[in-house]
Amino acid sequence: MGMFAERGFDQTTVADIAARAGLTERTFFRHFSDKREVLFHGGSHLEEVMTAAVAAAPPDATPLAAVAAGVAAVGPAFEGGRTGSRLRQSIIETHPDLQEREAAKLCHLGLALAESLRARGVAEPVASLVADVGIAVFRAAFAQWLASEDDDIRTLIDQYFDELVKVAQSGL
Amino acid sequence: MGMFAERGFDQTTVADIAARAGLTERTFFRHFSDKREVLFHGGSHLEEVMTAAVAAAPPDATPLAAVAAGVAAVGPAFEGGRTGSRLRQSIIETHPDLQEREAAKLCHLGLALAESLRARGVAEPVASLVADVGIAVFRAAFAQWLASEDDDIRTLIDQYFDELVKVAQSGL
DNA sequence: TCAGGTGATGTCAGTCGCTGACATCGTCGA
DNA sequence: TCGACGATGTCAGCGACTGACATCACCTGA
Repeated sequence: MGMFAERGFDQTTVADIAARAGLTERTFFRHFSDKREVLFHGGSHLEEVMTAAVAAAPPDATPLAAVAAGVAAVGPAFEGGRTGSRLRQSIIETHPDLQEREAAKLCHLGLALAESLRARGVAEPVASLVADVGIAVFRAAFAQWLASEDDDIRTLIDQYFDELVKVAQSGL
Repeated sequence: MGMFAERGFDQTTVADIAARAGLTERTFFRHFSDKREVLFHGGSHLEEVMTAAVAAAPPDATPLAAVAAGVAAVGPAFEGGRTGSRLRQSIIETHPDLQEREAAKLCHLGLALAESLRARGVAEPVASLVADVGIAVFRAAFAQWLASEDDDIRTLIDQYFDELVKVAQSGL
């Protein structure tokens, strides 16, 4: 991440990264499927936390409540690391390929959430719809959390879910 | 698309495509920024239609209603071409890189919708949230439209918006 | 009619991401 | 002590993508 920040993403070759890590280029690709993937390690952790929390929600929780519980569960993963997240995000914003990867990751996260909802007995299309709503809330809350100085991400998530319910109730 | 379907995406080199089109590889890259981009031409058209429809919604329409109008406006773009869309989608599903590009395109579409909402005076975070909800509905409706034989995409979109409002009203 | 500008295409060489195949080496258990 | 095994190194190669320059068709204005 340091090299990416200093010299830019495509000014930093895989050979550079490998050299800095004291490895071979070939070995790099045995640890990361992709050059971009360096910035997206830990995404799977997020997914596990979310899906586990959805599964752990009380059986009588509505689909929306279950997803809200899932999304809110990622809070601890971000506590304190705001500057790190900001650096990472600023790098991502410099390069379309990285934004693309991020979009793909979030999309994948949405699919996983939908699967967790289906496991709870939620039928399609509600499962996919509600899952994607959860992702939308997460994105908006995460963005605000990055931009602010002392907002709590957990609070933001709850707040944005409320906001969305309110908008929906004001109707079409 | 024919070559992709027959031989697979990465068994088809850019040189192959260029040769089939009677062009040079270099010229290919002057028309398409990417090898993948071949399959995503027309995405900008979708974006224009949606954002225009959001802008054209009555001033007193709620944010959700404006987005619903925007998403519903893409209906005509798909009328009749179900087999073409299916072929395209089946190719995309064979390759992660293509799925990634699709996710990125939808993400971009969401940003554009949010911008249109902001132009209507909708504040953040509601603009982004509602825009992403619109994308979620579009994705679910499009998937169902592809899978079904004679569903109308416009009807599906309206129906899924209703579904989502209902879910939201059942609450957290 | 011709000089010059402009835009699309061709040509060439090069970089870099990424992969497959094979060799090497350290570790650990039989 | 030997052999299996996993992680790493080495090497060669493909293919996506880019920059620089040449070419050519077409159009325009003197």
